[in-house]
Amino acid sequence: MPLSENAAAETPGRNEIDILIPDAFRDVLGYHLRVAQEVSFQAFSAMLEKTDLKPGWYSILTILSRHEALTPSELSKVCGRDRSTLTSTLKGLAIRGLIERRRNPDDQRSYSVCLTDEGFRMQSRLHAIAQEHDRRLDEIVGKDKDALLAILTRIVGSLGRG
Amino acid sequence: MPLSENAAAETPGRNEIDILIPDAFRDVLGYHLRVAQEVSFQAFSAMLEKTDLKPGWYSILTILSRHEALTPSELSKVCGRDRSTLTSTLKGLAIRGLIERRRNPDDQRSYSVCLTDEGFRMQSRLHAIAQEHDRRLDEIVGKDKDALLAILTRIVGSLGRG
DNA sequence: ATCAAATATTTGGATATCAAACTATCTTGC
DNA sequence: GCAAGATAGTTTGATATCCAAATATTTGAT
Repeated sequence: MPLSENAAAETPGRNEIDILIPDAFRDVLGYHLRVAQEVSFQAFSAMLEKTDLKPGWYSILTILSRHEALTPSELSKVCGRDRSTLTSTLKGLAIRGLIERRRNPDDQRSYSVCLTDEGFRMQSRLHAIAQEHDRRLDEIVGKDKDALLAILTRIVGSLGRG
Repeated sequence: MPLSENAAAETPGRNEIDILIPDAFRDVLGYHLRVAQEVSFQAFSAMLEKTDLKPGWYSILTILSRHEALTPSELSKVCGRDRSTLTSTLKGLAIRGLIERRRNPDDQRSYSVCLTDEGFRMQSRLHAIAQEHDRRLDEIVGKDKDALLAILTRIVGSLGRG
């Protein structure tokens, strides 16, 4: 089969990484970051595939498991999503009985969200899977983990949410 | 500054990172990866805000700028997206005159995509902005850049697209 | 009382993604 | 040749995000 020289997709000997990170992006940090996060998230999602759990629940349930009770607005600040974004997620969690809404007696507009017993159980299951996933990452990253965490934290700190 | 153990949202003196990366995820690599990529992508998007360029064009245009001509299927493999995902992006690029479609004389089903002169110009503009963004990242990452690239590449290689 | 601020929801819109159905065309096997 | 199956690209449908603006309700301050 005749191949033109620069048709990478057809070049023999290319491996997975070559395909996911084409030459043009060889030293483009942002691109690597994106692809790495993508495969990581997909791996995590795949581990959840056969459960009744959703990836998006992990951060919410975990934050709630550490907080006793938060209003949607507070939760929004902590997890860095718009309040309106949380509404549907919270609805889903409420329907499944994983969270409870407690009206604030001092403010009729407001209510607090907290985990039910079932919610805590779900959080545990999710946490176990997340741990398993992270152990996989730890293995890949090896001794550089702390350095990596430090760098990523620096990126978040410097770029903020602007 | 005194920090209560588990009431992060209400504790005074918390900074941006504390908010974007709550305590519960302090050493969860996957979470850091996600947030870091998120702020990085948002920073890049913000730089494009006042242009007529879209973040999603960057990879497509850049790959095309290196390849003379690719079919949508080949492009799909190179950039790791489903063929159907590309259709609408390519449509947008074609409407704006950034790409040209050349029917394959040997196969009427197929066509090749290649950049127009205008497409090359757009790629250059995007590339310049991407470089600027990446320089920002480089500054944050500092001398650890190569190590970081190596780790991210390892993650992509190990977790693949499975 | 009124009016501004705050709380949460709804609605609308923008992205991106994949999978499956569909059309048109090509290739194979007979 | 021609029917059957493979392939290329598109369309459609579903999911998952996300945010911003408009809305209703309530609160609090004047």
